[in-house]
Amino acid sequence: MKNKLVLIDGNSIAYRAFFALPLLSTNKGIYTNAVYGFTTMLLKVLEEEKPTHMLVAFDAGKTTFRHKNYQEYKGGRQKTPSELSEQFPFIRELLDAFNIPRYELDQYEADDIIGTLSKKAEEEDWEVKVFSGDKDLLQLVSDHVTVAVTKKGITDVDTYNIEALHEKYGLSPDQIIDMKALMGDKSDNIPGVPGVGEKTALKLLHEFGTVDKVLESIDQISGKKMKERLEENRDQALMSKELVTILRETPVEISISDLQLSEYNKQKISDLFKELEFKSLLGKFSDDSLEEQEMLDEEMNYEIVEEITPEMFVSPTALVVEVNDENYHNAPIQGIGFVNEKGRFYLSTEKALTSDYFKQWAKDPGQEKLTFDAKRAIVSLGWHEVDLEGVNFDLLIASYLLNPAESSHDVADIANRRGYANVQHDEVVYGKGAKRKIPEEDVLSEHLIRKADALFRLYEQVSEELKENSQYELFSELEMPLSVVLGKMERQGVEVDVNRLENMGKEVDEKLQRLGKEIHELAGVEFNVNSPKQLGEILFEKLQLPVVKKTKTGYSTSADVLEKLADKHEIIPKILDYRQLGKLYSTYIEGLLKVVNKESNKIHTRFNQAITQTGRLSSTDPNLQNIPIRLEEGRKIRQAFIPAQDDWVIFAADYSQIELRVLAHIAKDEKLIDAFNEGMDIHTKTAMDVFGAKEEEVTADMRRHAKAVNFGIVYGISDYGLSQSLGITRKEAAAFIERYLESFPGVKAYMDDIIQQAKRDGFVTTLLNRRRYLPEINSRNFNLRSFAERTAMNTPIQGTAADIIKLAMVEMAKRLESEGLETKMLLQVHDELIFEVPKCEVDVLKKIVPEVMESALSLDVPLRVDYSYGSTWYDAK
DNA sequence: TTAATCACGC
DNA sequence: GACGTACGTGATTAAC
Repeated sequence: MKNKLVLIDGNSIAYRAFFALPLLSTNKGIYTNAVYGFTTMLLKVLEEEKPTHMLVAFDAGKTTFRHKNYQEYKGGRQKTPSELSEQFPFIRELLDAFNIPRYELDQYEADDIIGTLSKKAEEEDWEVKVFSGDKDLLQLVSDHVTVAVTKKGITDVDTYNIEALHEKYGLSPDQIIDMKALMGDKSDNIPGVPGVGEKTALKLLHEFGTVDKVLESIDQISGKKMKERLEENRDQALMSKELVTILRETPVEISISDLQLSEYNKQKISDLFKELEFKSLLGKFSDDSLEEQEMLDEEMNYEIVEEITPEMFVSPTALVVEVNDENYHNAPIQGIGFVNEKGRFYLSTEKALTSDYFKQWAKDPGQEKLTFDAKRAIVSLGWHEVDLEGVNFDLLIASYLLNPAESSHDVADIANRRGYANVQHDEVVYGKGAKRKIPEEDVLSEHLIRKADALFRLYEQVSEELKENSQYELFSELEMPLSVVLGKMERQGVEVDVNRLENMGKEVDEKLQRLGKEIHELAGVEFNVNSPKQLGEILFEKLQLPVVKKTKTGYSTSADVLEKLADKHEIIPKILDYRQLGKLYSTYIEGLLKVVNKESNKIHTRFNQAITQTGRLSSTDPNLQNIPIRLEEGRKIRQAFIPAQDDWVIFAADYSQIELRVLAHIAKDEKLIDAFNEGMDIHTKTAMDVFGAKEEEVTADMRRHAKAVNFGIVYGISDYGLSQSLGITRKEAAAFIERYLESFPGVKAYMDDIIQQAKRDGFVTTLLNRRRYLPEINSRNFNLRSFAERTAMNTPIQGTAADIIKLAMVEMAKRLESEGLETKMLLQVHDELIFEVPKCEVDVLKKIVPEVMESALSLDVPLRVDYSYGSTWYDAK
């Protein structure tokens, strides 16, 4: 078989890829677009060309032999953007993983290396193919050498052999040099002959053949101007010819036989693809290697415990309590695995739950436990009356703190990212969706053991990572204790007055039926009001109402659109009512009734501690953080939330303006700080400053605008967002924001500063070092960049507020305990805490709740807490 | 099963 | 000037 050599101009292809693709980056902020483009091109070449030999040539250093004769060579060229140069090490790593030879040579360019090696190869009668983004390389074309030049993007190429070259330019390969010499090359700062472009160069060469011949025959050339130019630039043209001539005899130290391709290192490739988050390539390229990894290379011995003995338990122990249901409340425990210095052990649930040794060990705070999702283990064991204490490491929380944007916090993913590949994904073991099932015990036990083993082997490394980020304190002093507190709140649950909810349901349902009928009558046809599609057709086609906004799939029928049409047709208000009631019924009445525990009449939500990008909690199954409050009809739902015992009350305490206070502190804005220290109404104060009015001159409307701007600052909305919420134009909204920032120079300085910081570090932090990476902050895409900038401004504010209430919760739990109170903390809703309280403890709570919450963290402004209580959540207002 | 739309809270 | 606009959870419909 004939040998086939592929030669790639590495720099040129990398440049191409960089400029052809959007500036991609990993969620840690490593730029990857050039590597990605390079990789796709490489894969395509390997597949389509099937070379036996291959080399990627790179330019070496700044100076080349060409600079000796012509110092301005490549002068005036823009410096390689750092976003690109950062990627070269990854490209080299990539090539090494593929075992593709790469080469650079001091004083020479990639072109010359390619020129030399292609010559050697054709002398041996090999077939050679060259890839570059640069047409200069066309001079290498011969019987044996074809050259592919990127056309558009990276994988789209024009391929030239002698015929194709002749067809395109009517030139031989050597004449390409002459053409370049006449034309010059702006990007390499090669002068050529001024006024001669491609057209003229081709005309001259077709007539005379070479630069030298052209210069010899100047008198035969038509056009006075052209003659003059050639005459004047004679030397320059000759020098240019020298510069563009690719050397075919450079002192390369490798021979073409060294370029033979060999097996590539699948493990390295897949590791690298993972690091660079090339998910599509990972799947396309190495699904078998992924399988292999899931098949796990290492044997893992473990003991299926028949009889539990105290010697099995030493500190620390990695513990896996497997609850296969997503919702761990009252769900069966599948099995228990643990790994420590004594060995690897699997316990059946029954054995564990009936063993005094196990229970004693579990509740001993001195026995350290390492877990993944501690709260899940604590709560599910709790439901079986087993206390779990001494959990001081949670891989889930650690991974979340290291990077909340990580798409998966599965043990296998976290472990794989750290080079530990001996654990399978839960999804692989259990299946997903309808196919989800519990495997045979041997498969199950091994999986648990492997997870525990991963935990045991990784916890020190991950703790170290937290320390490097100065996040260890946040982890061990705040989030770990918090997960215990949250576990207690979840298990405690909130009692629901089921009768009341059912009665409300009946009422709402009747109203809904009535409204539905009226809507159908007004429309003249029965249709599904809940279907945006059908509703759109009725409103905008049948009833011919003006179309305000469209969505991807049709007419928009959202509330803000309908409100604009409210006085156009009497059907509209009814639809809005219908929507509101429908939401109430399905989500808050039926939805809540569905999740009430029939025996206890309690609802047990789950607080997700590792999901939001800002550090807030979220709540699911059900979401108790979005129970209606704004509209009276919805607010009544809160009447169904009651204390679990007679003579108890619901006690609610909320931070007043916590985000704006945090802003005042972080931005060190004197005016804002003063306003809070003086206890002013912050929206009125904002209005005074923004509108330059006195306190008594501030109208309700001015205050409303100021409030919206404050809201925007806190949530990081755009001028567009503000314009929507105030019903003004975007320009007006932008002017508003502008005036706000002029009024609060400290805030302005903070906003500018934090964006710079984010650009520099790639992330922003809260006061307690919670971190959020913003890879898109340097994006060339306006939207992505703007979004990242708003996030940079907003996350430290919202995240610090989240830090503060979390601190308060941990402290509050301690305080309730130390004061020996019966009071139970039930819920957290971002800036408020809900308790159930025996009436006799209300007076104490009135004192300690504000005290604890207000002193959670000391800022340059006071924190203020309002509270109230009543017989239901509704009445705690 | 998944995507799109809508609505609720902070 | 771009273009789609805080974060989450959940219900419903309509496509596959």
